[in-house]
Amino acid sequence: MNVTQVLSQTEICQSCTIRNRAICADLHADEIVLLNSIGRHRTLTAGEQLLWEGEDAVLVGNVVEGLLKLSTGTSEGREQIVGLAYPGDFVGRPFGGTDPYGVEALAETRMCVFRRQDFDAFAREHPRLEHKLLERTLTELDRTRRWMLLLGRMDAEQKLATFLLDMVERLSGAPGLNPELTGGNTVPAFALPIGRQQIADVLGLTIETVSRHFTRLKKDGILDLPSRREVAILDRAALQDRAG
Amino acid sequence: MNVTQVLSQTEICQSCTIRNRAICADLHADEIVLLNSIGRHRTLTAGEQLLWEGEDAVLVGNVVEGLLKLSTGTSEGREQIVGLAYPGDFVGRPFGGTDPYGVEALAETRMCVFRRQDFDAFAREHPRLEHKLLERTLTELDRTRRWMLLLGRMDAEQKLATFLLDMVERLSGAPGLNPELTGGNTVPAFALPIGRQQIADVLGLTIETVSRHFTRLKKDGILDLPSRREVAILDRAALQDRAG
DNA sequence: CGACTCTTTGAGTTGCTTCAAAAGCGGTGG
DNA sequence: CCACCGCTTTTGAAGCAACTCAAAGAGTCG
Repeated sequence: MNVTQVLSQTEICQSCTIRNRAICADLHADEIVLLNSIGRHRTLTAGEQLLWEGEDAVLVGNVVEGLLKLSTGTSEGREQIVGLAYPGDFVGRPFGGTDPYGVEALAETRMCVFRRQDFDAFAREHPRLEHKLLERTLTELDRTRRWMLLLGRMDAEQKLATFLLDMVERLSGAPGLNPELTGGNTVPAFALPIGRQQIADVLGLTIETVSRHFTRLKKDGILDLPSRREVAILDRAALQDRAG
Repeated sequence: MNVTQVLSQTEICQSCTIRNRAICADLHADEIVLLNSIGRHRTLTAGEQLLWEGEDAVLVGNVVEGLLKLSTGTSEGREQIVGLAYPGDFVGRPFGGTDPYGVEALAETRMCVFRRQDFDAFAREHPRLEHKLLERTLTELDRTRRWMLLLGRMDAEQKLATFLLDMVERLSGAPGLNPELTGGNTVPAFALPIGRQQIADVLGLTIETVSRHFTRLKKDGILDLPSRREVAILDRAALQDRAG
């Protein structure tokens, strides 16, 4: 490996859009170079599957841009989305034998992936990285447990309202998005990254129920739905009320 | 600190019943001594609350013996149990500001607790501990996400059947319990550590629905219910079928 | 302009919840 | 030992939210 390569590899991470939000945030320059040498970039097309539930865990990685869904299903074929991975999020199962759920791209997604073995070895030698990963995993566990309250104890309207508020919050953290998404009582129209069926799969509902409640929230003047893939929040306070 | 103290402190952990299952498992003798010096033992009575949702995270710890519930509730007062902590499990929120859910003892519970600040500092200096905690957190996240499938996509019978099978598996990992709990197609009567209402709060159901399905499974010859707090599985295969 | 997919709307059914009351169990004291 | 009390669990009846099944409407793409 010559110096030019090293520099250019460093550059790749330095200019990375998620450099400060992903688990690599606290690494030193020399560590970044090392990590870069075991990783590679990969682009998934919408609908492409990255990991399969129950298969050997061979890959882990960071989402750079795009959106992934993590999901499992019952034997009868009902699907439950157990998480969405936005830019900066880590996916895959380090230190484990098999991937516990499937991972599929919902939109064209750029990633930074590692062979799991390589990543595990690197992580064990770099406590700063393990620490970041631990913090991220703890946060994700908290978020997942909060979602259990939604799945177990909320009615359809509360679920949908909570989902929309959560999505706005998540999207406004992403780069290049309107910071107005967080301000006042109305939120300008933004693009929903997923369709009705997948919203249903996140909320543990059917597509019909999701659709009916979208319609109701629109009729009640809380939402506007300029197109199927766009939502505007006309009255955030009212939506928060509906979220319970 | 004199040698006698050190030895006796080491002894405490060495004889600990969860020594090989908790996050301290991989620590060296000298690390154990240090960890011991910042921890203390505490016994909770049944019903006693250890942590409150939304409060400053001041404590973390390991369950040595007993059972804790982790739970949140909606503003309307509906409760959702988001996890149960058995012996060997870690509870509390390291590296974070506030406890994301309440923690309460369901039975008399012995714990080994640490001030969160002390624990955080210790963990950062001992990567082996952080690694164990990371592995445990990853496993817990997997378990929690599998539970989302239950909450979002299963009907009441599937939920109860899955719960019972899961509980038998968890209990049989605990010390001093009949190893027969894992063997064949029938499982001898064992004590349910929680009542019907709490089972309902785990499964996202009402107590009446839980009770009805217990009765149905008994009528169908799959379970026996010698008393309210005891269950025997007469036909594990059938129960697994019902779990979906 | 059709063919396809996704979404919305409608009608009817079901399973879980709610509300109410009875039954079971454990503990305490007469 | 039994009677009584409080608490948990079971059972019953009625209501309703979400589901299923079915079809029409909207949007997208060749």
